[in-house]
Amino acid sequence: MSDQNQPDNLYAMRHSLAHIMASAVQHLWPDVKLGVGPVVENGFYYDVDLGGEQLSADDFPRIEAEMQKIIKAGEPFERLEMPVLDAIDWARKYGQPYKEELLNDLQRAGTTVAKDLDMDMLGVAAEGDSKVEAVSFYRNGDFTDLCRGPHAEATNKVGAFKLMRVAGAYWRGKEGNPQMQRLYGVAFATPKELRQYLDMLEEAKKRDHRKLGQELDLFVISDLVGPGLPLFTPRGTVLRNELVKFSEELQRSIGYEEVWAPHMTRIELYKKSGHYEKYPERFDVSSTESDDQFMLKPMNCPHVAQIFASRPRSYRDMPQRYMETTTMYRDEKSGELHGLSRVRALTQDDSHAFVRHDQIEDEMRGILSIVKQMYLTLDMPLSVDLSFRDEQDKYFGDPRLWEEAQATIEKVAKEEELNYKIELGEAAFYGPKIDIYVSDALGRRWQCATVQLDFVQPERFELEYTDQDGQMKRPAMVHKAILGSIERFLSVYIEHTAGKFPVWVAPEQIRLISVNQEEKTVEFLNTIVAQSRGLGLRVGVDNSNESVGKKIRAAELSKVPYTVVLGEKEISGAELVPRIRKDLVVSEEAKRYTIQEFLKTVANEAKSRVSKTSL
RNA sequence: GCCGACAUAGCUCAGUGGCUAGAGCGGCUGUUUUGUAAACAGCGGGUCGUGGGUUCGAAUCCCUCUGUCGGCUCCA
Repeated sequence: MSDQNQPDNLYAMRHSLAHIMASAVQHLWPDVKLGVGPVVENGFYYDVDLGGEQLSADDFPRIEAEMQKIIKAGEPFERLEMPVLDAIDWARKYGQPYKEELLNDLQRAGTTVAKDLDMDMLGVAAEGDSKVEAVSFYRNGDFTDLCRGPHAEATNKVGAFKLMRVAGAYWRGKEGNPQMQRLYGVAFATPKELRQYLDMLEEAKKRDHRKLGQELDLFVISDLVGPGLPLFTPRGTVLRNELVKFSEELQRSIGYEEVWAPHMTRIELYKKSGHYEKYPERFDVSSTESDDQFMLKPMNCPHVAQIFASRPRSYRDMPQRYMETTTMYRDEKSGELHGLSRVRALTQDDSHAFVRHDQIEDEMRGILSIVKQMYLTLDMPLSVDLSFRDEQDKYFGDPRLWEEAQATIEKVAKEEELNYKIELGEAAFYGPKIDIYVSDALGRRWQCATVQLDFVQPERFELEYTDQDGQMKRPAMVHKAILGSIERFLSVYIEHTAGKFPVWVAPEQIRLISVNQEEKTVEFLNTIVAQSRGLGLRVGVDNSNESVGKKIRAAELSKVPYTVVLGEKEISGAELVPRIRKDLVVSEEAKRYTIQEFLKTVANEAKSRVSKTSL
């Protein structure tokens, strides 16, 4: 998606580079058929059709060299306008069928098929203008392209760029269309910014959760079990469980109660909820003894709705707040799967509250406050989109109800001092929602938490309660997830921390290293291990027959927060200086501890979930 | 699902038509009894992802399938 928020000059630079790249490709492959070449986040791309010839990264130096030539030439970008019909002739004459198609659409409908990326490339005078008579072109040197602009003044005013990759892309994003090759470049105003961006990518590669998951022994994906179905090792399971435990504690603190539903259901549930037909990712259970057809649950709401519906509810019973951390199954297309971030079995810290309309505000406030607590603890800044309806009539339910709900949501967001912006038209058809984004240590934004108001499912399942006046009323449903998919969140969190987890989540909090393997040393270590476990600490022991140096190194590589070497001195009661992982900022001069003091301090630190260290 | 690349030991990788497929790390065994980022020696460990083909001969070339990676598309 093109980013219209970037500064105009940078936008123009990137846009100009797209033209320069297309021009370079045309110099090298004169028969190239050009598609579109918009600006994207951090750079630009151009879709090209080389009639069967495949580009690869090996071609980049050539293309880049040609681009540099054009840049050096300092060709001015000239804007020209011509009538649509002349433009169509032009496209035909120069053998540019894709451009011709765009122009024909423009002429006929005044727009191309609604994709932002198409819009960028067109000489559309005004969006929604149903009668386009003239279109604009930009020309630099021997290259002319249909384009709305804007552009840099000349080809030598385009900052720093680098070609990154080439990938297949369907013409106009439609599967049935011919596949073109999309050449991607990144570009920044200065070489320094480009360098910083490339460094960030490098750092991201080092932190890739798939790599760290392997190195730190957190999860595995087995071909026999299947793609998209990660298995969690003991270490990885600690991470999951600690995060989930915290999420559940927070939810309990605002009145949520745990419920449980089996992982499969008769498909009738989803026929009634209206999801069945619209949900191609479902996993059907193909053979069962009974005549019933079953499927694995792809979500939880229809299930818990049955709990609500199981008995008459009074206005006094409201809200009913159900939470469950449970796994659901979605048959993602094979090309979509990616480490932990896109899987087929995903576990959500899900909850559903059935609320009276006058309770929406309190519920939202409670949820937003625990979301804030969660991400404050995890040391990740939040930003929030309030996804509201626009004027279209695709939305379900009474517009007045929506208006009230949206006003409530915004009020709460303000009171909770959230950094929010309103996105009109982004609401789900069933209700407005709050999309919560977290930023990681590399400045990347991820959507994890979400709060959604739902007016539809209570309707579908005919949920109701008896109000004060004896009338039956329909509740609203509030869906929320704090971490979202635990698997996906872990992918973000592993990369955010680079595997250096704070003590409360660390799979191994303390590594004990023996100086030697003499009997009394081993005995001493065993005593300390027992004491640590008594305090609820997760300790690892290394009394292998290796040098202390090597054992220290192993502990460092596994990113254990605290490492303690135990030998003669400690046995005879000496204080110890724990080795503290470097990212854990030590507030004062490293204190000396007796072993017992040290263990207690770490146990308290874990309990209070501090992100740095209290040593 | 589509386009492209890739798949060699637990891990990281070398080997691109010619003897019995290699290295480092990890593992195991022994020597050593170690004090804050790698002691020394030895030993195991691979149907070169799967199935087929070409060839006197295939890890190496071709095809199929599976999986992985980068994108596209999708994420109600």
